[in-house]
Amino acid sequence: MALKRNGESRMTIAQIADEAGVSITTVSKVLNRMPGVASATRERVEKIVAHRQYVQSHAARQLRKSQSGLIDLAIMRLEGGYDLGIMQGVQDVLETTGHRLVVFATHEDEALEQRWLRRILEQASDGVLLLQPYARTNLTNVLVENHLPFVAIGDRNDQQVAFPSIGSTIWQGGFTATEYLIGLGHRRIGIITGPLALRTSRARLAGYREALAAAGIAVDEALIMEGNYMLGDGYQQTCALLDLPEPPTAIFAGNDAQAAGVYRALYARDIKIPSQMSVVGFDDVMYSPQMSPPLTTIRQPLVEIGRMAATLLLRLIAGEMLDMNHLELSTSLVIRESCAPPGISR
Amino acid sequence: MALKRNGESRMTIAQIADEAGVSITTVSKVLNRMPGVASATRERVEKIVAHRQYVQSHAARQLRKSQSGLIDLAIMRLEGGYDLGIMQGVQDVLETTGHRLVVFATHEDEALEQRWLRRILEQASDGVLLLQPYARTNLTNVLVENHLPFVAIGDRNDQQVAFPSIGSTIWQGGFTATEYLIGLGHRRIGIITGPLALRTSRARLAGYREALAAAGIAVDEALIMEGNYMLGDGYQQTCALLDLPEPPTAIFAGNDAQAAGVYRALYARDIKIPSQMSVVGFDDVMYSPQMSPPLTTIRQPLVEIGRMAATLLLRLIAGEMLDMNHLELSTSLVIRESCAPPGISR
DNA sequence: TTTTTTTTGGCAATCGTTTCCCATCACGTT
DNA sequence: AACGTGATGGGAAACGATTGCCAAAAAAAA
Repeated sequence: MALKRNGESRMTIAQIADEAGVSITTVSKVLNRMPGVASATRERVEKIVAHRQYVQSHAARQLRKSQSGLIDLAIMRLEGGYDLGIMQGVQDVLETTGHRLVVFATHEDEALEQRWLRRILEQASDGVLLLQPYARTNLTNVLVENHLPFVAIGDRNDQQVAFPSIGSTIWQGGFTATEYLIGLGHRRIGIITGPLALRTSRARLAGYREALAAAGIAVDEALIMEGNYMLGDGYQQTCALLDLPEPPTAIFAGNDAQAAGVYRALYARDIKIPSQMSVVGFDDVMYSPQMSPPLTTIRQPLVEIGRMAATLLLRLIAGEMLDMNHLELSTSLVIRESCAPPGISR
Repeated sequence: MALKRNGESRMTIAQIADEAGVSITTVSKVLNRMPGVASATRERVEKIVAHRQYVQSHAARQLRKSQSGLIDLAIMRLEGGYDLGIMQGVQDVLETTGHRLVVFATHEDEALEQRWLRRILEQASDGVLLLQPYARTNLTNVLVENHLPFVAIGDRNDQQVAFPSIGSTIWQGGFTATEYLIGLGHRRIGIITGPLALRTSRARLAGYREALAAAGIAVDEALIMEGNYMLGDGYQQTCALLDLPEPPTAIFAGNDAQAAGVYRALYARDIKIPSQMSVVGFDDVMYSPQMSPPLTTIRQPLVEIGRMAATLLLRLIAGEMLDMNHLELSTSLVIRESCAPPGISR
């Protein structure tokens, strides 16, 4: 406890009451801006509170009100980009309400996750934000059972379920990226998807196909490569694409990490971006603008998603009933310098 | 509160006591593993506790014991790399003790910072971790005044002060980087420092000078550029270096972000790394291995620093007196692919 | 058997608030 | 003059644990 170690131990509401010559009740009313106190009295108390730098005991208040003021965020691991943007958004709105954000990385470790769960159950949490791409039905079930409000962030595989979640328009992103490349004049566009077991990976691919179809371009299945959203996959699959009899003039990477892999492969083969090869990423994480050249990518509005998630959670906590339980924010194309018309080297 | 919304409201120690046919006191003793309970009784109570899935009220316990189980971490902003590694380390050790980590980004905003401070004072915090490169004497003063244990992470400008802090051997890093380049055969090595107002920027530079001196190479002041630890500076100063009558064959960037700027400039001018120019960074953040080519850099043991900071803080909280108040972990050279002997284009 | 010591176990106060409910008091009404 | 009413203020019981201290019982010592 903050002031406990101080010489004279923590100041209490009773001391304020004494000094103001009123009862504890009255001070409490003033502190909580409740009616039933004459404005003169109110002011007097407020003055003393300010002057004495009194701070409430969170614990005591919490004990009575059954609220902790804490929101727990479970992420998979502390990586760059994705998580960060969301955390930022969450914090933005929590800041305004006075809640504190508790962060925990589960590392996909079942045991860790259980310990975490137990802890937020026994220590108090007002609500939980789940940033776990992979479905964790066990986890969500426990939360539901304990009536602990939560909202899931990101695109999960278990979409049909009955809890609130937030994602973004992945399909649209896939479509837009491809459409953009086509608009630039590309006809042979390679794509390195994420694991196709994931709904969201398939969504990107579907968008890609649709855009091609809309432009009347036949899909060449040889140009479709599956990755695992990691740099290494981007590298390898790019090599594979380059080794094709008729290689693409542009590559659409399933996420920015894979795009970095694409960059690496191209760099290794001395192929210039964007003059000899265009590259589009997905996510728009922190470091995308820092790449050389800056990566053109499909932006997921991470911060916005975080904000929305927090807002929803707060409403849930307030006891509001939400009328929808899945929300999608729209992706957008961020044009930087990794794309150009094909041709120069073609 | 977690279980509050549950049908039957939260289970209390009293109910356990009832069911076990013992007093509240006894149950409490069992829960806290205190002596004075026969082992038979102890077991019986434990069984009931387990069976009923009883969880303690954190608030009540906290009210009595004056502990919150919360550690607050103040960072500047949620960026990639630096912060993340440290958070990871902190969490590693907190996980073992059952503390929860509360994160807050101050964004260098004075008002935000004040609100945060007020909040951790009024709501309880067991201790604070400060990840704020710039000295915030006001902040540290308040913490000291309130006897709230804290440790500062990273290299601050106000080193002579009387609170525990953790950093890394910056000077050594500057020396090692330069020495490495010299070993590779470079004689003209450019350096893009951070703001020289910062002690740590000067430390890097001093290391650079020392290594040059040790190798008997005269320092050419024209090769020393000052940046602001941001990508743009890396870009601009690299251009300046390249425009020198006799440009360097290697560049030592003050941090990895600046190194990314160096990459950008070289990419723009079509200068190949590492064959035509070697680059060394500093920090080894998340995305350094993802660059093309992967960046050779001086590694700050971020995770380790975080661990150490948390450990220290925990000891402080336990009331231990620390015998030292500044600790430095050693930096190390991480060799990747951005350096090569000079000459090819020379 | 009596006395002393050690083990067990429980009473009740306490932590610092919030909140239900009752007591006053000053006024305007009838 | 008696009464109803609204505005203020306070008394005291929670909230759910921890803990100092004492009592009873059991074990050991005399």
